[in-house]
Amino acid sequence: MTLPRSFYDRPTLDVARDLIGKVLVHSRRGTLTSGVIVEAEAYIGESDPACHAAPGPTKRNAPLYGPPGHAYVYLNYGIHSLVNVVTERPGTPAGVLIRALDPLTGVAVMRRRRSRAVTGRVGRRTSTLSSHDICRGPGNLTMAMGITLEQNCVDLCGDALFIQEAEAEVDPHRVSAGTLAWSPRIGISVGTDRRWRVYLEGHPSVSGRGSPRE
DNA sequence: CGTTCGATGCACT
DNA sequence: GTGCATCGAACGT
Repeated sequence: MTLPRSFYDRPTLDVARDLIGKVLVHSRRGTLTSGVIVEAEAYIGESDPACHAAPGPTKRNAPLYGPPGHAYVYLNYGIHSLVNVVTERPGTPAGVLIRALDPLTGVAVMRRRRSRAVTGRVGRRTSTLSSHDICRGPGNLTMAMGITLEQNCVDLCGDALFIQEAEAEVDPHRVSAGTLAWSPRIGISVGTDRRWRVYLEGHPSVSGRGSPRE
């Protein structure tokens, strides 16, 4: 079942923790893709220097101030769309960044979308990605799922982009493969004292520290 | 293995 | 004009 709005209308750290093991689903032009969330980060309020709400309300961060259960998608480094889930009450700017998925539905589509665009230097072939690399990292998973700025502000209680409980068909090992762990957030230079990154320890789709490759 | 660095768009100052 | 909640190719060790 699709998670109700009340799921998001809670303390952000609770939402982040409970998102691990849930399934992110995107239906785009009849193409369905999904994956089990294995890594996420919380960004909480204007007092969190790493949160986009730190400068106060702006045009860009407006979705964070809006009602819970909506998507906040923004472009970063000019190339990557990163997707957040808006949490807590309107006026309380907070959200959870989805950082990695264990691919579930539409793996072939996702692999194709990943291989098409190549970042970094021009040229060369893209070798076939292993399934655990397809949605490893926040920029990679949005590309795989076809999530762009068009999905900014989308209602997660709708039928295009949403999150649901893992079905019975999901191999329990996808979730139980690791234990829940917390660490500082990745890729930021401020607010690193807060351990607001949650992930499944040892899961092969997890990026950065906590991933088995390290 | 490790580190560096370019690509690329746009909100913000 | 500056600086990103990134990624991966290319280089050095």
